[in-house]
Amino acid sequence: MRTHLCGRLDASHVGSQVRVCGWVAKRREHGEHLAFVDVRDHTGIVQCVVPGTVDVRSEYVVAVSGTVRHRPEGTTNPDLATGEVELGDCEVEVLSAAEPPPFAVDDRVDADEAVRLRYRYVDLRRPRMQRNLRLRATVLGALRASMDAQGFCEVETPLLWAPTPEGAREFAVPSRLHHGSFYVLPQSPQLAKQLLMVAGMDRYYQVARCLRDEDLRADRQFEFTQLDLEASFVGQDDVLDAVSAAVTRAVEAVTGEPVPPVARMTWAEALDRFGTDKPDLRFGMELADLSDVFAGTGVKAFAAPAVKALVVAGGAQTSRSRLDGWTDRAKALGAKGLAWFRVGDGGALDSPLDRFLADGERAGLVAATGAGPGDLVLVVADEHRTACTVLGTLRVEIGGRPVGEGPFRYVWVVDFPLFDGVDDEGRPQAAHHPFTMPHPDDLGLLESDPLAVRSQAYDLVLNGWELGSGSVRIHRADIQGRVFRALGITDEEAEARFGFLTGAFRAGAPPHAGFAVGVDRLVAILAGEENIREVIAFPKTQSGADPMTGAPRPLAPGTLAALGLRALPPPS
RNA sequence: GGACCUGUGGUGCAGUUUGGAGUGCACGCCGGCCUGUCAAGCCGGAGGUCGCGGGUUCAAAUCCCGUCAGGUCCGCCA
Repeated sequence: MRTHLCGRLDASHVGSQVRVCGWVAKRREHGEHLAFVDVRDHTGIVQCVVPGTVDVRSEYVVAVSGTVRHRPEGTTNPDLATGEVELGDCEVEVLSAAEPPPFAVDDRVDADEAVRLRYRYVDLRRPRMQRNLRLRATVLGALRASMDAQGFCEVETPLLWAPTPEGAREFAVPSRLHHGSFYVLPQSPQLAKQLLMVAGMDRYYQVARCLRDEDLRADRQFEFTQLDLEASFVGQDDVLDAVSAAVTRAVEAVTGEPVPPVARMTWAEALDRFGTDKPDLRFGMELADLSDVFAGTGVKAFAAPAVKALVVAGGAQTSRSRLDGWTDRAKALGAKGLAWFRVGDGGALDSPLDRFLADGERAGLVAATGAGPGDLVLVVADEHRTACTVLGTLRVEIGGRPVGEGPFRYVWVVDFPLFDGVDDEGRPQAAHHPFTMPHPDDLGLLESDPLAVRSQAYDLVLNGWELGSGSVRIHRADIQGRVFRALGITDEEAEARFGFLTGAFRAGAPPHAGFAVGVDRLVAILAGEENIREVIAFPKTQSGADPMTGAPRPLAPGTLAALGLRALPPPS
């Protein structure tokens, strides 16, 4: 049907009789003797010259036959990859007419999100979206190639799985053959891949779709894709090396540039220096610790377990309304307030709190933050965790840049805590999941001080986005029992929830560890996109709807009945 | 569950602060002209429930209340 792709034509084809197919990007008529038709396919646009008039409109699907020729002197178009040449003496065959598009198929315009998604098949014609989807395919191919080369075996696991309470809210699938019972869609293949280790697969990976019924964000969709992997007889460093190799290969496949070794820091260090477990290392603005400066202070606002500070270089001129906005933001993030100090010459401070400060505190604040004249110091006093995370968020919002803007700064965050706070009944909550191996040095604290126990869990972070996480798993029944007890899970509950897993472990479980890379996020960053919707062919809106298909939609009563279901009326 | 932003011909926006005739800009669409354009150009034209509902007012795109949709975020995401 065609001999060449539009965007591939260049001077080397001059003189060739060719036929290209695609969509009409633009038509320019110059009377009855000359018309230009720009034809677009996934490779680009080529200008076709018709000696007469041509009855086509934008987005018509056409096949154009013509002769490749140099453009006349002075009419080349440097903005077009094919701008040196054109197709001359063209015959245009309309393969399919088209209505005017709901919005221009053009990277220069950005229509409303709902309109783009409703006409996603048009939206995806835009060069930007074509590039993103093809970049995604490149990344997936490189990831698979790396895993294969490292001796991992791709295994598919079920989408119809069993409910295992804990963790993310699950999507339920009613059973037709067992009325009143349900499958759930996996929030990840976590348990399946551990079973594969018991099964002796040794090294498993999968490009796996994961489904979580939680509220959507710019970096979160109901369904998302992970490069999921697990290996036997390995430790943490082996997993980090394997994942680094795969991600490095994918990034190099896209950028063509080598990836430097991935940095590493502990979770505690990340929290203390950057106020987050996913630090963006592209810029400084590290948090300062003023806890010692204000220990035993008379300033009520600073009488807290921790006092942390953030320096905004040259921020002394920040308007009062902007400062008030940051204060509101800090409160929304859980702080009791936000103190600010404009630094003047000679360490003078301009702040509503200044008159309450002792001289030593004033000097200590300047010294500990390293702030100079013209700078602004933001201070939060609170529990250590809160003080750090609030300023960590402000750090990114004040000083940060779009995630896809280079350079790419990867970092492993290791030694996460095993438990992350306590629930309403005072029981520790698993920070990663209940099968995560405690740090060997902290095993003795499991009963006496569980919240101080570190785990062998780790995250891969890129430019402030969590790219994935993993852990060394528990393979010994005695340790698993101690962790379950720390979580307040009785033997009976453990048997009811995870009996198939604990049963499998009694069959001989190898030491194993694994990881999962968030492919959507990785691709988005590499594509320079701030939102993973831009790298997913058919995503949902923030309210979980698909404007194109109308999903979710009610089922016909008969369909419901066949599933043994009856829908409640919507709440009034 | 909560906070904030947005909603105006097919698309993107201005108009909303300080109420006064659906006023304006760019693109697109339809018709005409045009032999080297490329975001073509020139002339003419069509196209509107100002998201929806209610309220205030002599008068509402504009003010108030509610609601829906899209977005960003908090909670949530083992």
